[in-house]
Amino acid sequence: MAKYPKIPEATIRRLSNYLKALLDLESKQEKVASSALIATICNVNAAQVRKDFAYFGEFGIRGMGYNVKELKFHIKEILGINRIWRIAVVGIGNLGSSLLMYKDFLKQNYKIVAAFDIDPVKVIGHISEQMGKPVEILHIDNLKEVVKARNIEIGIITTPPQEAQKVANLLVDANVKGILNFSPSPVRVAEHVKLRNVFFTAALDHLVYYMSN
Amino acid sequence: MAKYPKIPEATIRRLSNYLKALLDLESKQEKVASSALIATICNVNAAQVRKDFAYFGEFGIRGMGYNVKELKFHIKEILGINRIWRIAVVGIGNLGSSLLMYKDFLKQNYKIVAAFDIDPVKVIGHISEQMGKPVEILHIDNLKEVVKARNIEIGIITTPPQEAQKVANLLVDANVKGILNFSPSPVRVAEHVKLRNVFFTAALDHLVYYMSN
DNA sequence: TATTGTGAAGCCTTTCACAGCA
DNA sequence: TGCTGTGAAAGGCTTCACAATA
Repeated sequence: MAKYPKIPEATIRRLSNYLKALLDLESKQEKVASSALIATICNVNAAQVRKDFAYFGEFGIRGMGYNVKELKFHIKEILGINRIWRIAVVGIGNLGSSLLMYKDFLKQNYKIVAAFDIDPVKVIGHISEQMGKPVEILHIDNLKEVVKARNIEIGIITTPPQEAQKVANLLVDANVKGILNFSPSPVRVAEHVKLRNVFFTAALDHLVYYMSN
Repeated sequence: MAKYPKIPEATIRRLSNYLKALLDLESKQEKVASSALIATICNVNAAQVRKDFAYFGEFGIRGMGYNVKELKFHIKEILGINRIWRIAVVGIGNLGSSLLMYKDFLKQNYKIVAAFDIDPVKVIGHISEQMGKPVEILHIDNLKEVVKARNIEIGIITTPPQEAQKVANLLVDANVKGILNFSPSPVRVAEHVKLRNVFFTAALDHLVYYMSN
């Protein structure tokens, strides 16, 4: 815990972007990347890129740049995704089921190991019609025991807004350590649980503001 | 254009959150909200909330707080979502089809008026099995003409990563004014088109960092 | 030579604290 | 009285510019 000195929150956000850029460069067989290249891809200043890395160590080679694979490794380590995180998704509607199928999670060490709904039977119909079931859909009444049995640390909420807070409470009660709320209604939880309310429309709002102004 | 003085980017991000908080308060029949209440819901400082609004005008009543409906109206106006924005979604896989069904978009004046895929026939099967088709799925070859015919200003990319840049180019060529890229591969476009690369895993990365440190 | 790592400057953002006002 | 609106102070982040070095 508190492995690093105080890091700007903005730096953490950018690290996640740098990682995406590196994965992309890697898929294009690039071995080395300069701070200038990374900066261009991520729309930031090159000095910013170097400074962000410098909080955590010296990862580059002067005159050369950064080794893509190595840097990727370091960033994953910094973010804490150098190990698998076990996740439960609650609310298997459209968004929930698309998360269950989302390939990119596993690539980044996020593993969905349980899925819950109020009406698993109805839901199983949809999913298996669509593409075979990736994980069994369980009734939400079993949440607490399954979270414990499967060592789940993160809960993702994809229910309708009216249910979001209730589900958040259930997840806290089941001792998850972090919650990602994708429902459009912000939830609140006790201090010791990390929380992110993620609004789908936020990116559109942002885009539209800059399109209008 | 440039209706307002220079506004911090962070303010714009928060406005979008405030709006969500207000919609939530409204759905709970709250008529008035203080900066302190909004601050609590959105996890920011109350002075910050007031200052954010103050960039755009005086929306509150001293001693009282803010009228929820009125403030909601003002924020929508500031963000530019006081009118309908017509959107095309390209790539109707799991994520794409869940966006097509997403109720919250319409609530915030975002209207998906076209959907494109490389294989519309296959896709139509899925969607209509699932819940009737909300918009017709068209072949991507028709993108340019349909964007024009339907006055589409925004394109959302939900293709696999390998196709993302190609689709971005198509959208730019079709004269959309803004692009939201939900694919995990960052794309680049000409300056005059507004762009946001939105990574699904970013929120998880962020959450996990704070769970680990 | 090319590019990193970094002190220092400058800028921007947040927070404080209180005047202003319903 | 209670809460907004805001100038000023504090704090934090970004950018510059260049020394360090592969």
